[in-house]
Amino acid sequence: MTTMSNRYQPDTTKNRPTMRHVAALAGVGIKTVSRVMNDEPGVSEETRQRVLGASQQLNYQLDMAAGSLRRAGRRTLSIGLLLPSVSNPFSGEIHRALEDSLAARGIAVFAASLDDDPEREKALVAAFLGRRVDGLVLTPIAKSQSYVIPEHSRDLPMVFIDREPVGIEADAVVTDNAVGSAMAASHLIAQGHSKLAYLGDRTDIQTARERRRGFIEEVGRAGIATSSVPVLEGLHDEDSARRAALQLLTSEDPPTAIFSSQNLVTFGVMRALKELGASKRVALVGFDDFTLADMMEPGVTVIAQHPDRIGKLAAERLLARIDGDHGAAQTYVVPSELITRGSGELPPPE
Amino acid sequence: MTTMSNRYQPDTTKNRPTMRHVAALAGVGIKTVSRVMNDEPGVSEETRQRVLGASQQLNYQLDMAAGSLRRAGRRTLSIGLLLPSVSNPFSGEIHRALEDSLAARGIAVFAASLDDDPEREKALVAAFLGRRVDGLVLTPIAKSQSYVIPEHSRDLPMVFIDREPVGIEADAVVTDNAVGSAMAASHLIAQGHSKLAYLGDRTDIQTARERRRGFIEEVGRAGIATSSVPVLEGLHDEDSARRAALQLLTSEDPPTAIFSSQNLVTFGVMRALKELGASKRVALVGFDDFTLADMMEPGVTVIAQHPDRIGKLAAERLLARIDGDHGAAQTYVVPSELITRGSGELPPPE
DNA sequence: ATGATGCATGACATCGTTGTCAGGCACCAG
DNA sequence: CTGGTGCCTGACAACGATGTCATGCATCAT
Repeated sequence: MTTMSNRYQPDTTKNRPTMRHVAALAGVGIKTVSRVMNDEPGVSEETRQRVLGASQQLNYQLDMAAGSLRRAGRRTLSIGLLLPSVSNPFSGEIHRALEDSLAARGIAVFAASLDDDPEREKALVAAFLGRRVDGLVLTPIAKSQSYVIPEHSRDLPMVFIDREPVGIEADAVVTDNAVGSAMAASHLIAQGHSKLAYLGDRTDIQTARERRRGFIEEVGRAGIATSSVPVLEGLHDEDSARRAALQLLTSEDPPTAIFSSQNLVTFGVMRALKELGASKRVALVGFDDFTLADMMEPGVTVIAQHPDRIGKLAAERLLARIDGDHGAAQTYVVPSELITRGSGELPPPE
Repeated sequence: MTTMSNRYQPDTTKNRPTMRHVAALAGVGIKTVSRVMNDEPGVSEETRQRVLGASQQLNYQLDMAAGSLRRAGRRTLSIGLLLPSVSNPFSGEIHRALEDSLAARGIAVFAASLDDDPEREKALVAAFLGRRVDGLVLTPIAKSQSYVIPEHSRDLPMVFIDREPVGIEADAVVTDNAVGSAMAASHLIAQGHSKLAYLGDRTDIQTARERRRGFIEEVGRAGIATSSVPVLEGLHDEDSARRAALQLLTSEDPPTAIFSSQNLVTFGVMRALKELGASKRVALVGFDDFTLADMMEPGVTVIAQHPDRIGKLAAERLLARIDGDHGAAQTYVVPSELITRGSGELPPPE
């Protein structure tokens, strides 16, 4: 008997209360509870207080998922964010800026790491779509993003960051990679260097190609034979960059200035220079700023990106699309910035 | 007339297809579509193929939210993660390790930044609860976490990281702050130092208090008068730490060795030492490892935490709880590690 | 031939909420 | 007193899926 009564009594401790529970306790209909929870008009102050009291007593919390199922527009107030890796500081700053802009609208962010894996990109997009996100912000890595065309044409807001998408016309927010790299070249040339070298990331990465292009083109514009400039690519981690730099610097006719296209490559070059005791002899400009760059000996001159601005702009575009902006897709370019700290201002040996 | 027919025709382009659409196209009932989409048995191979074909043709995707509404257990396959800031590298690594462990189970992660704001902590927890997450991983910052007791007693899986919760018994995964700091003290003392100093973060942060306690207790154990050890606290950013260190180092009887309790404090101390040209004269051990610590001059000796292990362990505990582990709450301690790089091995002036 | 068994299938209620709509009541003007 | 006008309120269907259950059909042992 006891067992039976237990079985049929609602277990207030374990079961999450629903609107029905609140309505019963407050002695009103569930629609009235709904109105109160959503701050809709048309509820007398007295009823409102009674409902609020009951909901607090039961520790009730609205179920957004159930709500958005029925609600017009079907907003879930969540978006998906795909980054190279959430542990990458550059990505982290973009993420933070995005979050700040979206939090003001009560939008939560699903974040996930891609690890340069095209398959993961597709799987994660699918996972987000299954959760009915209101929008997507992603760093494309797959060869083509045409797989999201069906969603895009269903008006799912979508903004690509860092790299432009291929095979689909959609908004993108990117750094001015080529211009920044050209700045690096012209800066080094202005210091009197003519023996430059380029150390870069894997060429299947769009931004790496852009940086090389910008650098080399500027070298050419300055009247230096581009064929004389060593271009070492495919460097994706610190150690491969270190070894490449060591080889380059101990070669017959070593460069007097180096441009490294990415953080890890810059670190590798710094290591090589330190090992050779050449830190104050060979000029270095790196793409991407990093913590403590100014504390190195000498300070490291960089082309800084502005992840905060990228994140903020991406959020703005996404929100505009969510709010119904149907204008043509556009690419927004965030300028990079030369920050001089010493390593890039070392003159060539006379 | 045209307008009317438009209004009543389902717009295949804009409207997301549902199971009903797939069922209609395949000529089956929607329950059969449900079975196919969920890989449930009891569907003939022929029917299965027809359904799969229809679903691909329509680009159909299951709506997880609607599903978990009815489904037993009500799993949403998403969890909420609350971090000091997603742009903080330490947090980023925890996040990444968590993600990796959870991704294997198809669980997506909502991430949000706390910014040391107790109000935000509560608001964000509420936001996650409203989205019916299957679990919560959080860095507590509010004075007490008793506000989640109702959820906790409803068996919402919950793991605290970095700091232990107050006012509630729940799982926690933390670094061995006191032991690590004691290691720092004993290491410096072993180098012959007796004039030590402690520079720490705000005392309302639990881990900062633990680190001070561990450090000071070890100093006492070594027979040094703890009252002789300067304790400068409330340092929450680089510049306040830098100024505190400058003042300390230019005082009448400056310490010969410094322990800094946190990254930003360490950076501030490094700056001060550099400004005074004392980098190779005053010993320094910092709590928390950081990128390029080995590239400094001298390399910076640190007590390294293991964010990856914290994240992985937190994920394991969370999954265990999700899988129904009802054992008593427990605190898991991840040991820290002394990494010697030079700055901590500088001897005192004879 | 007959009833039992098993498989494939779909009708229907349901999850927790919101949109729609109609009903009840108080109030006011005529 | 009557009809109109608002304001509150709740019954009910619906959102897109899954759990339950009944049904139809083929197969099989008796």
